[in-house]
Amino acid sequence: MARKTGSHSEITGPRIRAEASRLFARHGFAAVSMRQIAAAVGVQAGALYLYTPDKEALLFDLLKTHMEELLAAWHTEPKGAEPLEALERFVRFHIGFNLMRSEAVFLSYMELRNLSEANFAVIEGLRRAYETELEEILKAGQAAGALSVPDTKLATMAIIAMLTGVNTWYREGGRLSRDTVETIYWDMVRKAVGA
Amino acid sequence: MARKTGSHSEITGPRIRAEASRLFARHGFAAVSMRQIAAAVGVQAGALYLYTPDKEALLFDLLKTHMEELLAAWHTEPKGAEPLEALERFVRFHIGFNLMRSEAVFLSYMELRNLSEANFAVIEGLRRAYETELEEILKAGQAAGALSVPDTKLATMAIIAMLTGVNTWYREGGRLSRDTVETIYWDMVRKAVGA
DNA sequence: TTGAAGAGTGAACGTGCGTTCAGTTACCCT
DNA sequence: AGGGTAACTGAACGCACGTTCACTCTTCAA
Repeated sequence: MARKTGSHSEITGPRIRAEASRLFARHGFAAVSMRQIAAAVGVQAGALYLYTPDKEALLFDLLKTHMEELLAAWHTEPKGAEPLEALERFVRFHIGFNLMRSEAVFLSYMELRNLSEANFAVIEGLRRAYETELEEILKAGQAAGALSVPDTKLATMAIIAMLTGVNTWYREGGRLSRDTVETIYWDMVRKAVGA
Repeated sequence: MARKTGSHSEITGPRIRAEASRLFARHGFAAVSMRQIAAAVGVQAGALYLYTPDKEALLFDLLKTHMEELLAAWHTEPKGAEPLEALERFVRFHIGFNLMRSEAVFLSYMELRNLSEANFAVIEGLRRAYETELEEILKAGQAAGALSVPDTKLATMAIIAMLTGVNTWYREGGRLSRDTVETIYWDMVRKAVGA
């Protein structure tokens, strides 16, 4: 048999990406075979090559899409007028978005080393662009006297690491609601860099 | 030929672990073959099995040893008498130790999913024991009124994530000395959870 | 001097890998 | 009605994997 009824590329393409993301996040890129991905989608391995030139390109596509969506989502977020408000928005946005996309976030941190040098540079560039968004907030806050940040680069890295860390322990339906977590983290960040 | 002069198990064993650690950290557990490790050591693949029952046991040994050394090193550290001093010691210890062992730290965060369930539980237990060390400091500080920590569990995770994040960007001989980094991070932590 | 034990070799085992491709089917357009 | 094409199959390619094992060489105690 070939081509089951109702099966189209607009369906199979996204499903391949979804299953690949799930499997890569769970077991790691190198530990997941094209045959496993195909089986999860319900096709033969060969069919995957209608949607991706090779395995690495599939990973790259997932990472690139994620980073671009992260940046796009941040840019549509309403900006805070004052430095402290801008920082709070960033903190809440980062925690919220990352919890919504935990699989892709995990991938973006863990599987960079499986990329070719050129592809790595692309993802790295997108990540740096995102980090710069936070650093600009900190710089502006420092300049306005609303924040006390001895080294904005370090503070940027520290805050992002701290916020992203939520993904390692947060479970939906756990002890704390997402909003409570955001509030507690915002409280710590505010105190850490507040004037 | 077999056995070159001056070649002993007391030399080969540690070299295997060292090369495996290096390669696993660089390329990921699943992406490194036993033959690659053997080649780096300068033996044939079969020889590795004189030192480990299988590939996963080799990884488990690396992770377990690292976590045990981390806990042992922390326990020999002089304790601070007061809560704030104890917390400062923890912050500086964590950054310092992790920078000294960046390969093993990387492995301990990235390769847990390649462990069997039983082995995973062991490493997880050790990690939790380490986290508890920090949480106890925070609890004591909160009780003594020296710290203001609304949720000690969250603060524990936030601080550890923030500190461990140093490993992702710190490079020896870079812009900032290790001590400067420790001081800046300690400053942020103190403000974040200080009373 | 000898022989057991230690350390390592090198070939082989079956398996699963990423990828290719000729062939097959189902749908759409005319 | 029927031909073209998009979607997919299933088998095959060569290769690398983890692991085993009979064997060889070296060392050292008795």
